[in-house]
Amino acid sequence: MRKPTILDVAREARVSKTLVSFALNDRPGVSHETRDRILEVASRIGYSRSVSARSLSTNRSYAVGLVMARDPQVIAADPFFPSFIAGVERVLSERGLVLVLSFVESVEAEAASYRTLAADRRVDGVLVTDLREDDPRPALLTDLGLPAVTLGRVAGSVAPAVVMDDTDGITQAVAHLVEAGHRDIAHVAGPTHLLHGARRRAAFVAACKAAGISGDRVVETDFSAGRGAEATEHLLDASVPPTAIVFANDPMAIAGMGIAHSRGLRLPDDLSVTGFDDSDIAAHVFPALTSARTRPARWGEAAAGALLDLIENGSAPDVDLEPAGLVVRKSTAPPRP
Amino acid sequence: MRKPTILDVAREARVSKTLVSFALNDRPGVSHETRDRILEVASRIGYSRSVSARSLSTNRSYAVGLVMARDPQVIAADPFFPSFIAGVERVLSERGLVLVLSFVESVEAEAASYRTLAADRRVDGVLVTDLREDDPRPALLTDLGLPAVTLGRVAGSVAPAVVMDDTDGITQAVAHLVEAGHRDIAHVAGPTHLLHGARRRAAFVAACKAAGISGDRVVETDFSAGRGAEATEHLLDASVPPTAIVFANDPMAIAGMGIAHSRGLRLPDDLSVTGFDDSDIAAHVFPALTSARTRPARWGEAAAGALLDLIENGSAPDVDLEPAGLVVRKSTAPPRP
DNA sequence: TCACCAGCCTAAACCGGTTTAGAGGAAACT
DNA sequence: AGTTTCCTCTAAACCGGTTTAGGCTGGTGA
Repeated sequence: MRKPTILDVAREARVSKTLVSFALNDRPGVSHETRDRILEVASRIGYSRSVSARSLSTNRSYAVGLVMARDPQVIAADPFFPSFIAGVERVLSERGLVLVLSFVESVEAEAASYRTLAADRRVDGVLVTDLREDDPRPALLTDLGLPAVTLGRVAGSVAPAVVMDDTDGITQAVAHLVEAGHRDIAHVAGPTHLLHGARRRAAFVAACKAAGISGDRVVETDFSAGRGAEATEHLLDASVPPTAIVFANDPMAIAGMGIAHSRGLRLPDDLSVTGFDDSDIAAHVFPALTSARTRPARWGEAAAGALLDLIENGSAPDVDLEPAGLVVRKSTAPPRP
Repeated sequence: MRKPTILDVAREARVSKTLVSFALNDRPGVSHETRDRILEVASRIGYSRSVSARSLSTNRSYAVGLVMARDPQVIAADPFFPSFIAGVERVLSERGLVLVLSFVESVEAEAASYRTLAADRRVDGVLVTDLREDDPRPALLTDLGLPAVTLGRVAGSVAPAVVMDDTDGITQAVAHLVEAGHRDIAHVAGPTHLLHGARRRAAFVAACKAAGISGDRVVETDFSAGRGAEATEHLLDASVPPTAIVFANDPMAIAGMGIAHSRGLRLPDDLSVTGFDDSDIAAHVFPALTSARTRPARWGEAAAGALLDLIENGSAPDVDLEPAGLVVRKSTAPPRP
């Protein structure tokens, strides 16, 4: 049996297809009873609008895009995305939109991906994550005429931003450690060219300065467990190793704990460790990991909401989300005297 | 400046739009030189076909769908999906298709998601993962007329299956442990209603039987780290605790190691542990985790390839991928005498 | 009484492709 | 020479919606 079209509805309701279209789109100029009759017929015969026909005439695709340029291994270890996507989805599906996902391997492929999404009008807008320093994407996207919402604020971008202050989690972590008596705290940072990497690092330095201790023991990595392990080795090899390490994400913290264990250190007494993201597994490693909580699903909802506003109204305000808090577990303790 | 249409190309190349369409679709009946001229003009003026117009007339969407019904927390911990999706993407983007992703919270929402994808003709086919016992989806999908490829073979399904024998990884793990001298091996399984959970469990039992030891120490979980930890507690509480535990995935293995550590056990001497998936972090925990390797990206490529074949040719053969191998690290050793 | 307007509705154009039916010319066959 | 066939090409219909322009009716104000 053929899928019913707008003409089937029109015929059955004894009106023109124009009127059916008006009724379905809640436009004025349809009498109340006619509208009800049309909607009744539509649902009775199981009619649903063809997205492609609609797309063709409205020049919209009723989809939004998410392009990610990252090593799958690193994404895999990142608890952020699945929850983030779930949040995005929740908002989109409510409004009949759909999420188009693209994983690419390189920054060039990323730009190419945006270009084809735009050229094919596959999406009405995109969500931009993993903001970089001097990120070319906001400019590219305005160039392409693709509405965009960025996760985090980026200089010179006109796109609305959805921001969660992850600074706060790092600040709390340092304060927590200082309060426990640590004076020698190191930071294993993400790459500086990523905005959230740089931001967390800056927060670390600032928090150290505020506490009157040195904040210059920072090792930069790429957020991967492997590099986190290497960084930890390096720090522990110092003549005076730190008594605490603040890691910029959980996988690195867990890998760092692995290194410490393998050197025979006792955690948390010989070394305190904090993570970032509060992933599911953080509570279950030994010792249970103190970590800064983020709310990826809420980010997703906020970002999707802002993007839909932008698409429909041409503008949307920035959104500031409540800062992540620190979840204190067993991986932090006062240093040995 | 307006986006060029097929008419612009036709005008510029001094042919009809029919011929442009033929040329772009590699259909016969276009002289060689005319075809070249058309393609040259198209690329010169930056023409690309409108997906929505094409969709409308061909009744295809040039997209494939992936619907997942899982707790985002559990997905987050699962290293499988990002790599899998990256593999899928690689194949799709090559052929100009796009991936539509949907995360839902419940099984009912999952069915609803498939229904709207089908009703809206959002996708030309779907990838079905996390197969369950008596899975209703193959039937639902043939009902909806949505081509589907399943990850794993399911009874009574007509959909092509892409299969990787994860049985092998478990079998190797048990053999490896037995060879080291273990006689008392337990298994922390995924949920039995998930086919891969059940399959790994059956493989465990079979491997134990083959080695002449008991395979009845199995605790079922939901694949989450938390439940993995609980299961480990339970096993270690026994009057005669196992000397080795085979976990059905890495997060549970890591959580299990956390429990063992917190009880003061020394790994691997007091307890050997194996994981499954060989996630990025497995190599960096302490002790480094012995784990069965899977090839999610290869699954993704194979599944996407099969689905495209199915969509275009109406049929596709099942694909059998090479079995996962065991990566032996430091978390397994002979039991204490 | 007539002009005007508001409310409800429809015909037809339009979005940008694909596909069908068939035209025209040259080569090949009878 | 006449017919057939092949090759290249085109006009027009079609996919299923949205949107524009305007028609008809009945009520209101001058």
